[in-house]
Amino acid sequence: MSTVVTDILQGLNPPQREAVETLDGPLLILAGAGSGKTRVVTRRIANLINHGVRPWEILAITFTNKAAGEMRQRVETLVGQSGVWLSTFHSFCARILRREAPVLGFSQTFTIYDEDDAQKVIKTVIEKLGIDDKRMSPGALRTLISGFKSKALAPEDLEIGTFHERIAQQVYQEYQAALTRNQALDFDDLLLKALVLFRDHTEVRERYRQRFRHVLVDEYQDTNGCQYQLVKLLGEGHRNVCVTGDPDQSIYSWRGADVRNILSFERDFPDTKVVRLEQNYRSTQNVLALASAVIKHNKERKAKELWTENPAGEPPALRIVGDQDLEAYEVVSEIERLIGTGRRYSDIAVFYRTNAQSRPFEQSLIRSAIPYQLIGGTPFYERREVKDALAYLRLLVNPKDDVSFARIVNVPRRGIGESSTDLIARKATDMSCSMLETLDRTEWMEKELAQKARNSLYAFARMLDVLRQQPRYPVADLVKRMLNDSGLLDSLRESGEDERLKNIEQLINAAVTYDAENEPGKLMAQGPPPEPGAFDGLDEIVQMQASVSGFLENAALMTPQDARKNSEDVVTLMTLHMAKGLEFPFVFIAGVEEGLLPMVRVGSSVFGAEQSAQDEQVRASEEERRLFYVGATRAKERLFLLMVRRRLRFGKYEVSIPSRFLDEIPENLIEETDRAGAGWDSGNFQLGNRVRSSFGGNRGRIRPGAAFEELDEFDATSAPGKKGRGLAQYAASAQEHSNDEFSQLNDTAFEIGDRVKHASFGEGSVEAIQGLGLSAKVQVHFREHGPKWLMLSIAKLRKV
DNA sequence: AACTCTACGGTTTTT
DNA sequence: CCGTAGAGTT
Repeated sequence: MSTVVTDILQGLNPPQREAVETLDGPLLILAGAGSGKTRVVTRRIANLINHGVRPWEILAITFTNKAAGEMRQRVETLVGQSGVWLSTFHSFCARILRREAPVLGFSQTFTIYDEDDAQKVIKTVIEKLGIDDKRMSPGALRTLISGFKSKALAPEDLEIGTFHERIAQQVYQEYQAALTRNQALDFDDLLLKALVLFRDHTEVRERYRQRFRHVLVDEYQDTNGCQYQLVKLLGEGHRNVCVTGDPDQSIYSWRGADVRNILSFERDFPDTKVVRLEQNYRSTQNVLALASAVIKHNKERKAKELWTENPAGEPPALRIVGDQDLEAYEVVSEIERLIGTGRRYSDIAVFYRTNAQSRPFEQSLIRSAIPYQLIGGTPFYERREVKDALAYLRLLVNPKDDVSFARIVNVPRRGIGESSTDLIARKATDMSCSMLETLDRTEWMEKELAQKARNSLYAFARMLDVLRQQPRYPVADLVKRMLNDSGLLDSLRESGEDERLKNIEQLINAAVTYDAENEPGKLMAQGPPPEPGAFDGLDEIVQMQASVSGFLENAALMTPQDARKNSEDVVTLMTLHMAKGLEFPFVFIAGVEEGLLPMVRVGSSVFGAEQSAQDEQVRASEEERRLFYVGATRAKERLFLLMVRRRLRFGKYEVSIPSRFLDEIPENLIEETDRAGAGWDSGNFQLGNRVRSSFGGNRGRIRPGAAFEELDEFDATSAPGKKGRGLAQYAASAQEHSNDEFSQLNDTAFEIGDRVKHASFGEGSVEAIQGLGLSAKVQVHFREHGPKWLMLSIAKLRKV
């Protein structure tokens, strides 16, 4: 035993050791970036087990399922077994609710609605209430309601002042009623209902308190009001609550997370032991210095200084380039250079603020045959055909699910159009049942439906009935059968949509994998009780997984992170938000520009925030700074920042301004390279303009075709061996933009001050030029009609 | 009922 | 720029 304990403490610094050895009572671990937090948490779990705590008495909450899986593995390596309940808040709550649903008066086969489904419900509610959806969009209302729910506010808890607030309350109320009718829970409900369960049902609460004698929560700085209350409820009896987090890495306030939860932990649990982990083991001194320099500018912050014994390392780099294509090119050349020095693709990650920025990187990587994985974007389970298939399964399990019914009743085409669907919806309301259930009563159908639609609906209902008779396990068999019987597979085959067909194949694979992982016998070996009776039958919760509901639950709660593959040697592309908790030797942060990083907030909050609009602004911009900080501190060896001079946004080039975060980095901490040069500075240029390149200070003209050679030459001088990639690519992109119109544009390359003539406006002079190629615009001041912006590709302007 | 065309608006970030 | 909601067409 003592050797095991020694192992567990081996290589830990004093505070880490203290955290691992503090087994009882409330514990707050303030863990700076890269301070070995995961190590501490896993060792602490192992230590608990070594001290006689039974694995199933430990509940550990992580941010993603993937993180949970990794932690489970590490614990198993340390103590040879697990059985620790490791999952996300959402998965945890979903499982508890599956088991305890009867207590709350809803079905165990409830459906989990994703954002898309929730939005659809909101839409029907808006329609029903006759609200003008121009004034309050479904999206805005959904966000608002989600905000209430994550603070555990019921509709009747809201303080109503304005008209808008009244509407929101009404929609919230109706929305919840609709979810209940559908036997559906949205993401927020998973937390909220679990909270209600524990709050209002003493017996249940006690049962789970006894079961989970130790509670650990990772990334506590990103918990919302509901999660916070859940932790409190579960932990209040034994007070064996350990939370870890870093206020500087709180980046989810926009979805209800409240950093105050971690700041006030000591107050909620008196006698908390606080451990600070401030030695960083991840990054070079240079990386750390840069990150610290920036985060220091946050006012709302507890002072903290991370330090490291790691080497100074190479200086972080700032690369300034012309536009987003060149930005991607710059990253790719650097990647090729790194690979040339023997580094692996998997050592490298590219982070950006918005998913929309990923495209140029993908294109560049593909062109250079560099393997990569894109995390996020439209995940697998949100593809249309996959959602259709899942909707069938959902309807099989839960006949009350009208959202799924409406989604698939006419997919594939069965000749059941909008009018029939509307009629069914009305009938469902009249008969107080679900849409699918209206099909059980044939009288109204005989009377009110055309024969064609009626027969289709009979066939549809019968098909579902047959499927419902099928064994629910293995899930894969049912999935296959469903794909056949529904006609989904045939219709995809016929239409030749290979991509979608592949996705469906992948769905079958997912079901096969699910079956393999949840095989009843194997399942018992994984977690459940060595001692019967120790759990009050809580093992059933785990068993419940081996079902269609379990499969659907996995699908619904799958995070993009979970799909990430560690094993493959590929470059990783993802948003800054998804980067939390990860590390890579080389990190690129793209688009370090005002308006992007930090992101500007456009719309004002819908209501309630008038008096605190400015506070809100400050809070938001500090969160952006934390986001930058999270990104920067992922880098182990070297950090690359990128900014462009002009960026294509909504199909228009916009001049970019350096991010304020760049101003906050002392000059000696960053090595700046300007590949764009003065000629690229204005952003107001046009095919044919004279430009100067920083590639050897050469001059040239932006001209597709002819310009290729000139540009290649420039590039060759600065990047031997990588002939012509940089500016040639620019030229290629310019050509793309100009396309066939080029010959016309080339003749009409205007400069400020040119006199021009327009067919209807007459003569005028060019005052400004913006954009490139087909999106190029000029502002012309006409003698008789004043100033006007004209699209060059449309307006036929002639020089005079 | 299903297909085609156009106008519009969208970009934060995600469980 | 791109996708899609809604209108208009067959």
